Amino acid sequence: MEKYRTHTCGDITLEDVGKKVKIAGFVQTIRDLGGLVFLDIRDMYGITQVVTSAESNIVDFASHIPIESSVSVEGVVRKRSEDTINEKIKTGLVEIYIDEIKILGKRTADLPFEVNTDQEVREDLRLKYRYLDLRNDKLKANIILRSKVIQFLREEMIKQGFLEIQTPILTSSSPEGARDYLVPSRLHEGKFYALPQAPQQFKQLLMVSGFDKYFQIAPCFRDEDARADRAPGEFYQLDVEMSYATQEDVFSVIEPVIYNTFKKFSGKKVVEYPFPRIPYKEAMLKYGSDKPDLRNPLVIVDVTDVFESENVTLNAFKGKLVRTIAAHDVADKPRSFFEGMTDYAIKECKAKGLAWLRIQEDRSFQGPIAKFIPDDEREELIKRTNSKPGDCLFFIAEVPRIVDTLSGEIRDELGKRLGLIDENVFSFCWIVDFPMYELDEHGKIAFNHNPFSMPQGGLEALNTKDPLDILAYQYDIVCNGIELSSGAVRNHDIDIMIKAFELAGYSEEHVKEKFGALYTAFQFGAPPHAGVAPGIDRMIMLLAGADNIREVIAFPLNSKAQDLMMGAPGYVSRDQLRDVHIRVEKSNK
RNA sequence: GGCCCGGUAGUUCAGUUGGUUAGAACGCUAGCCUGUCACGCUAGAGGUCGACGGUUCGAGCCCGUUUCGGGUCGCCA
Repeated sequence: MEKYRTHTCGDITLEDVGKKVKIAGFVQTIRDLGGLVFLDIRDMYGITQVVTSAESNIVDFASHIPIESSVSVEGVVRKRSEDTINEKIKTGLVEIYIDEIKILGKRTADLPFEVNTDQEVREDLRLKYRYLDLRNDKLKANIILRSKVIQFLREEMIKQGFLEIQTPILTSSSPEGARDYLVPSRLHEGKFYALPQAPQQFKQLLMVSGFDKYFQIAPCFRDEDARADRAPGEFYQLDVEMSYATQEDVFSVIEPVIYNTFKKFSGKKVVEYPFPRIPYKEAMLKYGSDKPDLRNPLVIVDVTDVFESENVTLNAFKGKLVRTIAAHDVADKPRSFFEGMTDYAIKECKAKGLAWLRIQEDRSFQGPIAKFIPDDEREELIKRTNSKPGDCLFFIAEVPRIVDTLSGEIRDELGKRLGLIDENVFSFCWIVDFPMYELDEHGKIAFNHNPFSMPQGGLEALNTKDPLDILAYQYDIVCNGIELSSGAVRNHDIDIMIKAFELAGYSEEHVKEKFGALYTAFQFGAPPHAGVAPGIDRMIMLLAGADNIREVIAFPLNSKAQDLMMGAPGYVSRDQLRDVHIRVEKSNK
């Protein structure tokens, strides 16, 4: 059979002038000048202009090909004259004079939207016709980037001696964490598989097997609602686990992988590693978040004690935790800026208010609460916030439960409104020393993060300390305010594990029943191990500068976890249901 | 499940205080055009204003219900 093409639409150059070539691709545009017709042919690699004229007998045919049809074009490459060069495309110095043009796949249906423009289109429509949407250069570039990033991640991990091992997709439901996707069993009536939320237990079991350094580009399934940076249904992690590894060992493996990847695939500045390690408690105080955006230079300072002084007569702040954020050189901002911030705090953050003080040239305060603050306390505030005349202090006074996050929201918004965020930087940090436990909504002790994390201080800490004071070897890696991954040194000691679960109100029987494989395996000489699992979709989202995670996934579910193109989820036949012993009852809505 | 925003031509959108036949751009169809490259010019087709109900002499616009989509909170060990 005759070849479809001798060249791609991206690789015809001046050297090909005079040669007979053949290309294939989509007809992107047709410019019909009457006796002269130009077509832009687009494939994966570029665009080539082909041309025919009245001297040939195909002008009418060529000008009536439906755009976005697949065609092949055979012809001779010509050099374009000086004044007809197109510098926008890499084949712009040449064109092909058509000998023969064939329609290989005709477009017979109307296009639901224009595929070759920058115009934004309703997303549900794009998702329904995703294959057409993927013809768009921007989305195509994201998917190519994704492929390259994943390949690079593999290479980096393999270079460091890691082995990629697949773990099961059909596995058992695990009681902690997100909702599972369930798969009914045909052979075992009433029983279900679950899709893994992460290969967590399998990778730990691989450590017990002695596979020292494991990684996987791992699909993970969670039945939770979507967010702009969180795909519903399924997503991918660079899942990593290492034996005989400390927290720092994990960091020193992952830091170069992340750094090299961001360096290679983006033109932005990437902060050098080692990345800052910030204890959870410090992050919550200084940045008001466990995923701080370190591009924002503003920090939150606790000044509760200053306002507790009896010289300060501001009753609204008494009995509250008081935090302040110093913004530099903003005292000359118009009143509307400060009022705008107060509005934001009250309306968007549900704060009681947002006090502010300008520091004037003589170091005196000016603003709604200035009169309550005597000189000594004033100087103390200036000193603690490291501020100077021309700066401005914003105050948040709240109950302990919300003061951190509220201050964090104000910090974020101030950073945005003052233009302090450098969009050309990727700024990473590790958040370390997460608490092992927290109080749940009923005031009971519960695992804060991962029940498999090793508590700092081991069994002794569990036996002697207040559970809420126990820290875990649990860490997150954060980039520009987005959590890329969490990870932990795992608890590989069966006694510590039982005690850890006991504190959270679970019996040994519960551990045995729910985590039977790990429970048993850890009785066979488990090596200490630790791991991490950076989210690949989020990394690519950051690299692509996409504002939504669906923009870096070839065939994403919509925000309601539906595939509008394939019609998933969908109904199945009665026979299929009978096979898996399922009967569907209509819910009374 | 709560809250916020949105749904008008194939697509992206405008639509005044509620008032004649609902507009624009792009796309589509036809015609003209031999150097365009987002070609240009001329003409044309294309609408259940998401759906239902209400208020009104009169509703794209106001009210209620509902549906669909996006965001967000809950949730995501």
